[in-house]
Parts: sequence; C-alpha cells; structure tokens
Amino acid sequence: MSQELAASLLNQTMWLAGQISGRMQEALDRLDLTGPLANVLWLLQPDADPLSLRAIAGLLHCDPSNVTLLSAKLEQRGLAERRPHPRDGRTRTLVLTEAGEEVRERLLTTVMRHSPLAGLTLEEQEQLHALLAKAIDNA
Amino acid sequence: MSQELAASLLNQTMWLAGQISGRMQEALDRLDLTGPLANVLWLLQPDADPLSLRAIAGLLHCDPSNVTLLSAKLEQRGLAERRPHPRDGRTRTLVLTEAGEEVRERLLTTVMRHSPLAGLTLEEQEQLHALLAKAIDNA
DNA sequence: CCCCGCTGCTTGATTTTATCAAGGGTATGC
DNA sequence: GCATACCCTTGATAAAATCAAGCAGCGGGG
Repeated sequence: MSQELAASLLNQTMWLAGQISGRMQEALDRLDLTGPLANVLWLLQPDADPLSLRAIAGLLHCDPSNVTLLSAKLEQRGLAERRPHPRDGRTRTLVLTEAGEEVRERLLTTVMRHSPLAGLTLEEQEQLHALLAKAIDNA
Repeated sequence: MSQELAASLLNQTMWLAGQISGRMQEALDRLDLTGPLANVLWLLQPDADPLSLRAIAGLLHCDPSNVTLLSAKLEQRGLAERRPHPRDGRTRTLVLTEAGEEVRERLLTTVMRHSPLAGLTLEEQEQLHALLAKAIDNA
C-alpha cells in the first residue's frame, strides 16, 4: 500500500516533468533551442550567484566536459558568457547575456502558462509548494 | 506573486525530477543501463495494456525512429520484446520479458527508497498524491 | 474488388549529446 | 617551493536524436 503510493508518486512526478519539458519543446522550436541547451538556460537564474561549470555539471548529472560543449554553444549564440571566477583562477562561471535573459524569460513564461500546474487554484499551488519544499529540504 | 509561485513550483518539480533521475543513475550503473533506456523501461508497466512504439515516442516526446533504436537495444539485452499487434499488422508493441520485469522492479524500488519523496510522512504523501492527480487530470 | 490516402515502423545519413582519458593551468597545504 | 588536488578543456569515441525516404498494412471511396 505504502509501496504503491510511493510508486504512484514517482510516476506522477516523472510524468509531470515530462509534460513540462514537452511544453518546453513547443517553445524550444520557436526559439531554435534544443532540450539540453534549455536545461542549462533553466539553471541560470539571473538574480542568483553565478554557477561554476562544475556546479552545472553536478545539477545536470553529467560530465563537466559536456558542460563545456553546451556552454560554448550558448556563448556562440550570444545567450551566455563564460567569465573567470573573481577569486579562483581555475573556475569559470556561466552568466546570461541580456539576450539570454530575455530568451530564458520567454521560455519560463511559456512553460508556466501551459503547465498542468497552472490549472490548480492558488491555494492548492501553495499547498503543493509547501509539500515540495519539505521534500526538497530533507533531501 | 502568483507569477513567482508558479515559477517556483516549476523549479521544484524540475529539480525533483532531476533528483529522481540522479538517484536512478546510481541504480543505472549497477544495472548497466543508460538514462534513455531506463526511461523506456519506466513506461513499460507489466500490468497495463502494452504500448505501441508510436505511443512510447509520444510519451517520450521524441521521434519514432529513436524508439526503434532503443527498443532494439532492450531487445538485444533480453529485457523487452517487440510483438506484432494482434489486430493491426502495422503496429508493434513493446512488452517486458521476465528479466525485464525484474530489472524494472529493481530500478523502481531503488529509486523509491532514495527519492526525496520518501522523507515525507504517509499523510503528506497522500496529500501530494491528491494534488498531483488533480493537476494531471486537467492537463 | 481495387486503388488511394493514411498511418506505423524501419533504414540510412547526419547532427547533437554524452562519456572517457589525458593534459594544462591554478589554488592549497605542508 | 613542491606535491597534491581541483577545474576546465581537448580529442577520440559512443550513444542518442533528428530528418528524409521507403516499405508494408489498414480502410474508405469508387
């Protein structure tokens, strides 16, 4: 029973994530982006501390050299820029350019508008948010 | 505000899904599987009606020819089998072999045990389940 | 019955992602 | 200052995804 519930929860979560990235792909086509590139873009919050390439690799669960490639492509399109870390000469951080911020913004709003989560009431969204926050906390 | 909440929810969901597939990768290494192969395995519920290759492509948001490749690899490892559809000669369905079911089972239990969702109380899990079910319903 | 359009899978060529091994440059501790 | 560990990059390679045809199998008009 608890077993089944847990399994069902996993399925729901994965399905939901699938839906979200599905919606994302619609926006992706219009923005001429691929999934992996969008995943990187997704992580680059303009207001947060810039992420090192290694940190991105960790969040993406992939090899650092892969991040090098993806970063280079984003850079080539003028969406992001690799900058040397101010205090550590080894590490580089990836930050969005102005164009990158705009693309990211358009991506997020598109997904938000069409995600299944948008159909919940505000109160339900808050409940959900609280539950997920707790799950994430003790991870 | 509602805007921020929605954005935060998306981030939580995606992060969670990332964690889950991260945990999955640990199991993946031991089972000698790759992410995409595991995604297919994930979809193949033994008790449900068998899925056509096209349906899998739809759920995975990818090209049918890609599913052909992945199915062939699963088949080659003896984890799944492509069977002709009983009523439609065009379509093929992908079903797990006995070995495939066992691997899938091991995959699911491993992920369940380590997913952040496992840290929630039973009651919280039920609440979460209900909320997600509603979100999925009106999708 | 027999075309004809439609659908579903496959193949081949190509591009994109991802991994691994190796290397160069930079920090940190002794 | 040396050893060590860390971070990014490069090159070679494998995996995965896309696209464009192509080959059946289905189903609905003539």
